This record gives sequence, structure tokens and C-alpha cells, in this order.
Amino acid sequence: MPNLYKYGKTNRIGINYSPIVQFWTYEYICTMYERKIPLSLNCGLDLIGEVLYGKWKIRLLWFIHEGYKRPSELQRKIPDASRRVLNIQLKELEEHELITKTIYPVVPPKVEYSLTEFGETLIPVLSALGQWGDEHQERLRYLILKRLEQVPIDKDVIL
Amino acid sequence: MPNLYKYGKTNRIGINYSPIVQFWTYEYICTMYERKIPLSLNCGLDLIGEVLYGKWKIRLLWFIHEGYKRPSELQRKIPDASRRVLNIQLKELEEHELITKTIYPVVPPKVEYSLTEFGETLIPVLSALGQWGDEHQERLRYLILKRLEQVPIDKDVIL
DNA sequence: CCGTATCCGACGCGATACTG
DNA sequence: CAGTATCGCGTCGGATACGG
Repeated sequence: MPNLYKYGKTNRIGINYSPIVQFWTYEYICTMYERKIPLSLNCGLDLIGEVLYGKWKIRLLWFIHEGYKRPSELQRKIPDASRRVLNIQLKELEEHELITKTIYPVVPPKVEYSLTEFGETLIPVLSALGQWGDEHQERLRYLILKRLEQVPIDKDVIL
Repeated sequence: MPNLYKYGKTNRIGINYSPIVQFWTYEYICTMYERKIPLSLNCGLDLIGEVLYGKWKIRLLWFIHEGYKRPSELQRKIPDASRRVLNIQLKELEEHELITKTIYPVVPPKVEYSLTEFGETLIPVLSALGQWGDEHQERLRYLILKRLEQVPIDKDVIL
């Protein structure tokens, strides 16, 4: 969970670009729930981060958007994710109302996911992200791989 | 080779959405390095996810963009992040060539960060993200908080 | 003012096995 | 085909303390 935070007032990311931001920090609410580290939901970037957080979520959204709706299809598309995690993240997406799940009462079981309208609104945003990545892919790949070579040993790992 | 990445990172962002995607997947290369779970750098979303990954990076980028350049300023802006993590993430941003660091040889020490041109290109994208979050903030807050109430106890945590 | 080191808790997620 | 349970590893990041 990314959202462990307890920061508050000054640190809304969106400061300039988003006058909409409000000040009655959710910190307050969250501490009431005794979460050790409260969420910060003060600005748009925090919020979207909350919803997209998860290793496979964006992938899932995109594939569903592309028409791969059944769990087995998704699994085939994302073979590196375990069934367990896929289910967990799909459920989260569902709870965030970005997708809906339809269970057909047939044998063998059949399940289909699809984007909600709300989910659809996210697609252009994801596109924008991906576009930036695509535009700079050469450079990014180079930089990322270079970094990995430099730091082959994790600093936190005791040898 | 130490086994970092044995269990991939939790990317906030990552997906194969793009037709540009190439198939000589980096997965391949990565497995050659004996990483158990390869990085996926196949598409723009994967790449951008790699670069933005980190709890405070987006915030850092934004604040630097806004003109808060010195470590102490940034720290004040993000009081919940420890100095350690801030430095780590700043260094990563630097290695990814999104920001530059200038050290002035004076006493007391003075350091300044600023966005590179490359880093600047990321700003509109972040704006887009934040904008979506802002537009739907009511709903998002509601949904996120609702979910948290439902699952107050993490399933994986042993009590 | 600036940076880094060590310790450690939280939790995401992979592996595997089992049910309907 | 779809879903869940249990287990344990690994990584991020917080707390604190020290050195320049």
C-alpha cells in the first residue's frame, strides 16, 4: 500500500494546477480509523495513485479495454502474475468501480469483466502516460538498464 | 548475481497497451541476467512506471518544478518522508536524468535540484494524471475510503 | 546545511495446493 | 474454468543516530 502516509497540509502535489484541492485533510478521518499511517487523499495525484496502485492494474485495465474480458484470457496475457494476485487486483478495480464483473450461471463457469463508464474515462489518461513512455522508450530503456547494472547489490541486503 | 527483483517490483504503472510494443522482450535479456522475475520494459507504460516508481517521486518532481529546489525546502514540503528516502529517490531521479543536482562548494553546504529538459516533458503528463484525479475526487475519495472500511484487516497479516 | 548507516516493521506478491 | 488458503520471501520506506 502506497498510501501510507500521514502528511498533510502543505504537501499537496497539485498546488498550482489544481485550485480544486481542498484543505480538510483526510488525514483526520484516517487517523480516526486508527490506521497507523493515514492516507493522503488531498489531491488528484494522490487519488489516482490510490486507484492505480498494484502491480498489474494498469495492464488489467488496458487489456479489458482491448476486449480481453475473461479471467483465463487475462491470465494468458499476463502470465507472470499469479491467479491469486490477478483476482485480488481485479476485485479492487471492481470495488473502485472501474470495472464490473459478470458471472454467468453456466457450466463450466464463465466470468467476464468490462470497464464501467468511469473506467473508460481513465483510458485517455493511461494513453497519455504510455505515449510519453513510448516517445522516450530508447532513452528510458537505456537509463533504466544502466542504473540496474550500477547497483547490482541492494543496499539493504545484508550479505 | 544477487537476487534483486526476484519478486518484481510493485509497479504502479505498467501495461502492454501499445502496438509499438516490441517483442524482443527485455524479459529475455533480463532472464539472461538471471533475474527470476524479469523487468518488463516492453511498452511505454512499463517504462514510465519504472521511472516514476517510488513513494515520493511524483511529489518531488512537482515541487522541483514549482521551484522548490533545495533539499531542506523539499523536506519541509514533504515532512513525512525521511531524509534518507528523499535522498534515495532524488538520486534515482537524477540517474534517470529527470533532474540534475548542483552542489555549491560553499560553507554551509548548498545543493540545488532542477528539472532537466527531459524531466520537463514529464510535467504535462503528471498534470493530466492529477487532473483526472481532481475531476473525480469526490467519487474517488468515497470509493477509496469505503473500501478501507470493508477490509480493515489485511488478509495477509497474521494477528 | 547536507548526507549516509543500521535496524526493523509493513505488506505486496509469488508458489503451491485444494474446492466447486 | 474460476476462486481461495496458507506460507514465506523480498523490498520499500520509517526511525534514529552519526559524520562532514
